[in-house]
Amino acid sequence: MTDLAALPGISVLVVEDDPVAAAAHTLYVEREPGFRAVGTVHSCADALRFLERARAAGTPVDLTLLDLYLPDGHGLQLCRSLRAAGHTTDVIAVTSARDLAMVRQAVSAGVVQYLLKPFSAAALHDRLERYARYRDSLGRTGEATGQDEVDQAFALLRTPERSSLPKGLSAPTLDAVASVLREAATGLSAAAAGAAAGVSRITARRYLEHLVDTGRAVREPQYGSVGRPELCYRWRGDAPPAGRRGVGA
Amino acid sequence: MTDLAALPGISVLVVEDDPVAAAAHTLYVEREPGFRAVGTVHSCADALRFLERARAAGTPVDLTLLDLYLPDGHGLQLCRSLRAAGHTTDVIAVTSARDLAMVRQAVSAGVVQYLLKPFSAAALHDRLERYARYRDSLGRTGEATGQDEVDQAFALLRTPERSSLPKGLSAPTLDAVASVLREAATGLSAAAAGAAAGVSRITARRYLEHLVDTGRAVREPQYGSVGRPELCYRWRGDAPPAGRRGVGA
DNA sequence: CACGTTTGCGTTCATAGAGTTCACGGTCGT
DNA sequence: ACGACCGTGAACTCTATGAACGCAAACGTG
Repeated sequence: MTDLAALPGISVLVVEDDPVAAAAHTLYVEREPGFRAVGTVHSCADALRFLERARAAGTPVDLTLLDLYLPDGHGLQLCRSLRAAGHTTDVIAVTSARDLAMVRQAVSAGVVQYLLKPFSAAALHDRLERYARYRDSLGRTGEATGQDEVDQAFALLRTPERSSLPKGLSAPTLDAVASVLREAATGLSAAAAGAAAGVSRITARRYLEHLVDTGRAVREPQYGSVGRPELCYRWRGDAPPAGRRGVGA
Repeated sequence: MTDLAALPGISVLVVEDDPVAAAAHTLYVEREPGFRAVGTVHSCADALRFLERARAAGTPVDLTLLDLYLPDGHGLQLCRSLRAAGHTTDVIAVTSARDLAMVRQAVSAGVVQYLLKPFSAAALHDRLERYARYRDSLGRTGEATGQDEVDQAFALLRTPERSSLPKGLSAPTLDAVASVLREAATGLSAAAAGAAAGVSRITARRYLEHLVDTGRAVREPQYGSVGRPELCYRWRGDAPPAGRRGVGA
């Protein structure tokens, strides 16, 4: 029989308020071998309904990509509700909340991963691949031979990513620059960003360009004064780097 | 500043059916510096009652050592119930169930660790120490500068086997390097640490990296001068995460 | 409308420290 | 006493950074 449960792959539900982001996440999941995006919903209520229906149909959702800020409630509250309802879906929290207290609450609510928006496709790929391996390590045998095996599975779930940056760039500096840029709501020139982050204008520009390349920042010239226009870099809260170009002024 | 971090220790509730095991677990916890065993109960109902009362008293339980086989219900069911009730206790499952499906259910119910009985005192010690460091890493600052910080916290929670040092490292040298680093409030480069500890830069770096991996030290780049930035290692306990350097340019 | 002025971008290059590889010496087990 | 192994350090390669410099782009003036 060819019901959904028999289909190979890990079934994923995407819960995301913003339609653009939702589509992007779904696309990322679909592109991942061994994963199937079985649904995309935009609210807590819909998510719970979807999970209920899936379970009733005998095809429970394996993994949920859960945005924490939803129109009809908080994602962690949804998480608690579905635990209470006995759902066994694993949850990857996807949010722009950098509050560490939120991270702790997420852990205690039982999320297996916590991904900060905006994230690269590679970052999600890494999480999904790890999750797949976790599933694999637990799925093949019925009995654990020892603590080591259990530990191994847990480690798979939570070992950090191998973020491979382009040559010449380092993770701490990128964090510093990105953080400075995030703070400055009005936008920053390369020189100003450099001064704020404690690096030279050249280095700052390097990382700012990288942020633009990966879609995490935008760059627009600042006219008005004499001389070559100053480039103003601005943090971009969300919206993945899907082809968005050409608008001049 | 969260007052949770300011509390004298991490409060632990032991939920264990067997009185002998319960006493042993409680003893282990008490023996662990920085932890307080605040209660020992023997059933789901009592556990829930205890957590309710603790929360009402303004002293919520931080961590629960939870046996899964209890006289009046299953531990995971209790786990789900307390999630539904909004408790933020973290849970370490303690059970003799070697069933891998059970492990998966435990993960989806939101346990942070899964410890197979019987376990050694060292095994529990390792888990508790990691948990303490996890709390510390999340309690100190209000905002994460990047995904790395979140990942680090998750890794602390779930990476096993810190008991034995990695190959190529020796305890005396580690002690020497750690003590040198602890002395230097302002932070040390690998070369400086090596000189102070009487070992080569390479060896010093090896141990410093290990300290960073296990969360006992942080490293941050020093910008300002030409050439590759110098990495500055600091003992955990100070060092604001935002890279703020006055001496630039 | 053209040319000079002004300002900051973008690139090239030297540099200094990071990170890696490999060979040595000591120790432990057989 | 011999061999294997483990921790250490030296030499080397690579990488991330800032300084210098030329150039591009807009404004101001004739």
